[in-house]
Amino acid sequence: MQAMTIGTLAKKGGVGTGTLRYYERLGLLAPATRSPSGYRFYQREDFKRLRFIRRSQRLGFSLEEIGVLLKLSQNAGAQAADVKRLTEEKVADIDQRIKDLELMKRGLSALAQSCHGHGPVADCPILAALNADDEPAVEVL
Amino acid sequence: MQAMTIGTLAKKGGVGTGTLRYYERLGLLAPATRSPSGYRFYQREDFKRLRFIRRSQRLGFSLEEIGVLLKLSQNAGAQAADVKRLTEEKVADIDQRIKDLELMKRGLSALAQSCHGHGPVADCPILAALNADDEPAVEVL
DNA sequence: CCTTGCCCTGCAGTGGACTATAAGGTTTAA
DNA sequence: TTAAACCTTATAGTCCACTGCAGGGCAAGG
Repeated sequence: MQAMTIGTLAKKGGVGTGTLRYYERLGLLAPATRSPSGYRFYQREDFKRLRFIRRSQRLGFSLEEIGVLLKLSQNAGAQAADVKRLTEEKVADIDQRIKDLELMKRGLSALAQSCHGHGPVADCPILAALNADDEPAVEVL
Repeated sequence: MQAMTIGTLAKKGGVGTGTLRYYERLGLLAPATRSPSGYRFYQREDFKRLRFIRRSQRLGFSLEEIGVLLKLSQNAGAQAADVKRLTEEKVADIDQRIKDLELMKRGLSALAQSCHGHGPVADCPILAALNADDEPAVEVL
């Protein structure tokens, strides 16, 4: 029973104590026990759970989605297919965000290249495109 | 003088009336005149300005950045180089976001592929990677 | 004993771009 | 004339993942 207080787990997990209390409010991570004076006592299991949460976040899952993943991983009757589906949905989600950003980037790059970068703004083709009365020749616009 | 009320400009611009009032609070778009009863009267210029704002947004600029762009485009003494610099900074910014998302996507895709997608969660390699005690063989983790 | 550094709760604030609501005034068409 | 469809303001709420603060209590070292 190597119980830790909140500050220790926070340090080990690379988060703040407020974050741990926040996760607890969300139902993601709660210590099983408290000291008589009310201090949270976290176990090694809790560190693992926190690590799971942080890793999932780095993969792009929201805390709400992580809650679902945690429930699945606790539920012995759950199917691997459910986890795979969530993962694939997240891939699709991220892929769409990448596509949107690439569209923006192509538009911005084209505009940046069209501007020789000297002289008054009156001659700036970037502003000209943003102001144009007809549809500018920029994919995203 | 083809003055429009707020609802008309909102419809033409594809936004809600609340959005136009919000832009006004931010100092991005204010009608020059009001009716005696206080109704906003927008001109053709205001429609162009709104179009500039929406186009800039589609390119990834924040409303704050758009405020800068608008000021530059109003200021005859401003330099095209300033606009070009803002544009290039935004390209770099978006590029970084794309890279972050691609890292996530690679990790997620690898995990999704590692899962055959049937059986209980106990056999799910995705959850195994999130739970692993050693560093999982996933770039982003 | 006292100080320092933990910990507790509850509540408010952040950023960004809106969106909604309440409580009213105005304009337009039937 | 009256009802609908507009407009006004001010204020508050939304989402997300925290972060900060006030006003206390508790624990460990000297």
